[in-house]
Amino acid sequence: MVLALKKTGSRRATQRISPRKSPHQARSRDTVDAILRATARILVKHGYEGTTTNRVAEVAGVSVGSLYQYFPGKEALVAALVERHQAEMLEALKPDPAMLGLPLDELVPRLCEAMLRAHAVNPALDSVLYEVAPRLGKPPTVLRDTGVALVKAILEIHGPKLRPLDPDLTAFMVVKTVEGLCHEATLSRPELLKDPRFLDEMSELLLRYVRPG
Amino acid sequence: MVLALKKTGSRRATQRISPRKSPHQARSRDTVDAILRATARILVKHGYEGTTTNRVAEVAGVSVGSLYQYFPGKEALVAALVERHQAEMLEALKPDPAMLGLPLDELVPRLCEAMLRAHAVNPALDSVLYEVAPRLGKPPTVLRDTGVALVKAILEIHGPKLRPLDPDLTAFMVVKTVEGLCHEATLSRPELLKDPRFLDEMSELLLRYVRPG
Amino acid sequence: MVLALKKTGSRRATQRISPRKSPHQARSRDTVDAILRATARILVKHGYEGTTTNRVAEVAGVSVGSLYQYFPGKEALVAALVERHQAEMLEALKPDPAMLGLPLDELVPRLCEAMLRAHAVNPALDSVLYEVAPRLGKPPTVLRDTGVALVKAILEIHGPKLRPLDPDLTAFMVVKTVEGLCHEATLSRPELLKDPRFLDEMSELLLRYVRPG
Amino acid sequence: MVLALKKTGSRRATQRISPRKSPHQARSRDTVDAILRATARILVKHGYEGTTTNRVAEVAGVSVGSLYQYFPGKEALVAALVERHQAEMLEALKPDPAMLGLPLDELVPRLCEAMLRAHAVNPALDSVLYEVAPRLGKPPTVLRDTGVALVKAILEIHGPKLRPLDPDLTAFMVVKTVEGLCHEATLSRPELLKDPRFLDEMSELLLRYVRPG
DNA sequence: TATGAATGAGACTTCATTCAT
DNA sequence: CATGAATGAAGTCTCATTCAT
Repeated sequence: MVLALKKTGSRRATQRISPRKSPHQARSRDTVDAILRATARILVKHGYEGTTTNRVAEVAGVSVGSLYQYFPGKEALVAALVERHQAEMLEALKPDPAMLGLPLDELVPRLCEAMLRAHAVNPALDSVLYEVAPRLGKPPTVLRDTGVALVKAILEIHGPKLRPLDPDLTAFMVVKTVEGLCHEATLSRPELLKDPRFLDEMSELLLRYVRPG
Repeated sequence: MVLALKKTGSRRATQRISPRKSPHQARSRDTVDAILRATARILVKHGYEGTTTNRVAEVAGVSVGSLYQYFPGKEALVAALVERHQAEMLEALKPDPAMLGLPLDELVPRLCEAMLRAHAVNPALDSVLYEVAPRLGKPPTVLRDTGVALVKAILEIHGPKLRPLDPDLTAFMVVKTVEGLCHEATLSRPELLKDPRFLDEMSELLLRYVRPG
Repeated sequence: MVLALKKTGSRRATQRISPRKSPHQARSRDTVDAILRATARILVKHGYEGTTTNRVAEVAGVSVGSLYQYFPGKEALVAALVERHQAEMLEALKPDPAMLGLPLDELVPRLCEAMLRAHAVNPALDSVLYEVAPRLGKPPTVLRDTGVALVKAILEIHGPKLRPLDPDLTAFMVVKTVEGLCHEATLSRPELLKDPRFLDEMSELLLRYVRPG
Repeated sequence: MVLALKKTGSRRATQRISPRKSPHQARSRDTVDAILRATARILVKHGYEGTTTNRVAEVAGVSVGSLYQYFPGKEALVAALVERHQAEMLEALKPDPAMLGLPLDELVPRLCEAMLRAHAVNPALDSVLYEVAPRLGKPPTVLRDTGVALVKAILEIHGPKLRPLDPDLTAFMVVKTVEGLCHEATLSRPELLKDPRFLDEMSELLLRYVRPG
């Protein structure tokens, strides 16, 4: 007879995702920093499964204990990295307010370029995080609701000069197209991220999509 | 054939990827089938880490031993599932040769629809496999070189009626755009996969991209 | 800022106590047996804290994995031992039905003797289990409700020849007195368990307690 | 003074038991007090294993460092609590010298009542400490040799009015019976500690045991 | 003296894989 | 071929204790 146990699914069903403490003192901040940096390196090199808390701690030059002082587990660790990485990308994407006044023909390439630049910083890390994010309950994409909202706003501003379109759906299309392309390029042809022809085509794709006619 | 994979940090470093034996007899085929079906279910429910060979065997109703009779290890197991799933999708996408003669305005929607239909079959499984494939050294996307080649062919056939374009790059753009959108939709708004408006927009996006003017 | 986590108290708050599988085959039964035997030895020698699953497995001559195949954790392991040990003691205490017809003056010494004999088998293990049982949610004493019920029945049978008394309370007093004395003796003067004078005094104590006058 | 304890399998083998410094100043006394109070609370709530020095310090509102300023380790901490608790109980039990002159029929109930009162103060703490004491090399019972000696003295004073008995063994029986009953009641029916019927029965049990006839 | 970040040995536990039956 | 008990390397995580500030 086999007593069936409640299966727990993944290794730790009740894994807390949120960090444990926020680092106050400079020492702590350094520790957390080193840990996240190490996580990124290992994640890129060994993938999620190959990323172990011990290895991270070792590479970070701290003890496992310290790691667990700030992160309740592996998931939280990676989640924090995702968070941080996305924040950095968003930072890199923050649109110059002046830019928004530009005609679409100039605005779109600029935004695309920002996007590509953001992805070109660390494509390898990008890939892994993109792959890993869903498991952490995080949407993998950088441009989330904010991005869609921004695009929708732009579409509405330029509405009169565009073909008739549903701003919500179109914004979704635009954002996801860009992100999809960036991601696909990152995965299969990272050199494209810096190739001006790729930028041109992407802009062309989007502009033609919304232009009247 | 036995492939040594790069050490992944997973429990067993040396891993063979190809199935151990081909299921010649009916019973074997059933067993393999049950195992892959179980793998899919568990993968969807618990993710890659939560997928254990023992659990798979249990759900499939066979012993672990039997599982290892057909698959040399966990990776091979999942790889086989990816393989099979992508084959099924490609099957669903196989273009009716007659279709290729259609004008682009009809062809593109048809292809897009096929693509969406293929993704709509089991979006959840799709997501996981997409996430898991890179770790197995497989390209995650369904449309690989074949897809790009097909599109390039189509572009060349219809060349005269299109704006001047680089068939290689454009084929890449087109394929990746479609796949990116499908994937993004699968992940964040699976209901769109069956929404005709999504299909329309996707077609519009692509057609406008290649049409002259 | 310190984010307070739900404190979990002991190391594993949700520790399952019940065994995992029941051993069918002879091989399994031997394994379980060896494990419990080893647990007893280590518990006696190193106490609860010093009892680790690894050490138990090692002493039992099996792998940790096997241990965890049958017991979900340390607590369950010890709980099973408590269970088994108490069952053995109860077995040793099972009163000869004929005995119950004896006059109290003979019955009481016999029961006491059985009790002392039961405790004398492995006083050291007794002590530890007694000490450890409460933590496992088990009542530490061997004679639980059954014992009290038995004594109550005896009291009622012999009622007319006794002083007036409340059978419930008296049964509790009697049982707990005997167990208390056995336990105290086990702890501080185990040699008394085999000393006939101790048996005599215990009988005297109880008989005087219930005799009229 | 530094004592090496037998290796217990706990995290740090070498452990000192005696407090590090005596709290001379008022602030120190308060700190020590807070720490012991916290220890008691946590011990009751989480058991010995769930009692961590960090948690104790936190609850006590001091830093771990401070805790270690006053106690050389976890064992010493708990040992100090046991010590203090037993001292308090002994204090509560200190017999009024006048009382010793009373006839047994009055003396015994008074002593029993004192005993019960002492146990009723904090039965929960009592239980844990009782469980924990052996591990610290302390006898778990409150009434140790002193108690037995006291009872022996009483028995000898009242000797002529009692049945013939061995004062040593009888004193042991009496003390252990009382402690056993108190402990058993604490564990399984704490409400009895305040029930006058329990007191009556306990007195009756003891008096009948020593009275002639 | 107090603080609390850091340490790291070692406990617990899992699960891919093997192999005797 | 199937079975499933057994294995044990390796991962996760804790917590008693120290020590720089």
